[in-house]
Amino acid sequence: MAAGRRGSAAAPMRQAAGRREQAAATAAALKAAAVRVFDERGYLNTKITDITAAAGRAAGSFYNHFTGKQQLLEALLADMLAAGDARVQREHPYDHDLSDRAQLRWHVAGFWQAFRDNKTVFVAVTQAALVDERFAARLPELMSPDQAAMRQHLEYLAEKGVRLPGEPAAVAVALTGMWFQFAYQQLVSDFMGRIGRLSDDAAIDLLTDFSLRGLTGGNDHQPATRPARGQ
Amino acid sequence: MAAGRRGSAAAPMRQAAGRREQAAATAAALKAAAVRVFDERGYLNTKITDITAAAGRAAGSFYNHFTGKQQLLEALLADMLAAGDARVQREHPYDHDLSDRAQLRWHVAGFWQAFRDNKTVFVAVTQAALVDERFAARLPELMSPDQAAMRQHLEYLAEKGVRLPGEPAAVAVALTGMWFQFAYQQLVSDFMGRIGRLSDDAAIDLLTDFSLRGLTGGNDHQPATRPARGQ
DNA sequence: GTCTATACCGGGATAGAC
DNA sequence: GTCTATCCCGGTATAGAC
Repeated sequence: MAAGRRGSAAAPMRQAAGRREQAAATAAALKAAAVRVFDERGYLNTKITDITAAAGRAAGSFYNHFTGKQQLLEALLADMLAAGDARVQREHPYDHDLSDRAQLRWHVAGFWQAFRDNKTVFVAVTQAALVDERFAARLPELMSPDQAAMRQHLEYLAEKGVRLPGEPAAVAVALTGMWFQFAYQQLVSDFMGRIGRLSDDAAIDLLTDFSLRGLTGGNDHQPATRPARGQ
Repeated sequence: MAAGRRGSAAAPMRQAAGRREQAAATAAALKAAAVRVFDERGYLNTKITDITAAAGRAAGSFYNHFTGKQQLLEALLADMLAAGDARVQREHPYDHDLSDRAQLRWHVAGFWQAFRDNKTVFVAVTQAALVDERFAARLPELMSPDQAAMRQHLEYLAEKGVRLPGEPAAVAVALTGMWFQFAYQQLVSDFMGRIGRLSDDAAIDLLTDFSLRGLTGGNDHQPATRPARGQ
């Protein structure tokens, strides 16, 4: 508590590192701390000082790395999108027929996992968009890759003769909307949660079956209630 | 700009009214102004002074009627819920079988209309919940009447032998989630909107057909693509 | 009850020593 | 690059005249 030497207690190992690594390390520490704090309090309720405190740095230090809270969030968003792209490149090799339950389930499961992994950033960006034009403008970037891909798959289905409940683009919105909202309610929101909270597998199965029926009318394949866990 | 007589320009007719009516009138004016301003800027970006300015009243006057922004919002919410209850009492007489397309569509249409009528308050409450514990706690009240009713109807379906894609409670969450998200994207959000923006009728039809298929598997009734406008 | 004027405070952002 | 200390602004909420 005495006003003696300070600054080294938080991170002794920083002593030896060069300025460059120092900066990178602090920036990373701030980002990591921000994720933690956003998760607890929510983006909008978080003050700059909450972040620096959680990172064990001084308040003023923040501005050596970011111009403000939103810029930090943009950095987090960029990281997330980069990781997401990499994942798709890696694991999205085969052609799609969403009227096939296994393939549809693979899609749903991928979405679910991505949402779960990134929910803090996801929610923070959503919150930021409510207040900040700039983020509102960037939201499509977040959603539309999914939605655009989905639309293409649906157009393919339509060509194949499946009678969708509406235009592919609109159906894509309804479909991804349901997924998103369901994931949000299951994984994020506390309220209304205790009724109907499911395991990940059960949730994915429900979305898969619901989606399959909605898209195909349920006539094209086996009844949706089969176990089908091994896909 | 001169410091002459003021206060009467905004509402000359107020002169004659008693204190009581005065107060009621001002409170109402503030609420109405708030709705307008929330709609433009969003709840979170709105300052008390924005509301008073829009209502043509002085800033300090606000606190004669409300303790703060949230209390005003609570008043709006109460009004809305009261109106909603009245509507259900009035128009919800007959028994439900959601596997019947006409009845299902009636439900969807009712939801859609309620959302459209109240979207400003709806969105404001959602925003408030992000920042304010108190509102987060009240959100279930907003959603759960729909969801609880829906769950009952689904349980009824299940008893009737319809094979739902999951537990009634969970399916209710997915279903109302899809409706809500779709309505939000169609009626509120600007981004991602230009693709797939539909007329009200088309949107309701899409949700109806998607829901019907999802619930029943599409086997219990006529193909979903029929016009069926007259319900 | 409504108005104007202002006290007050949280918190973002900067200055300058180390 | 990091720290402490501080400035300063926007905005809420109150005081007090009419």
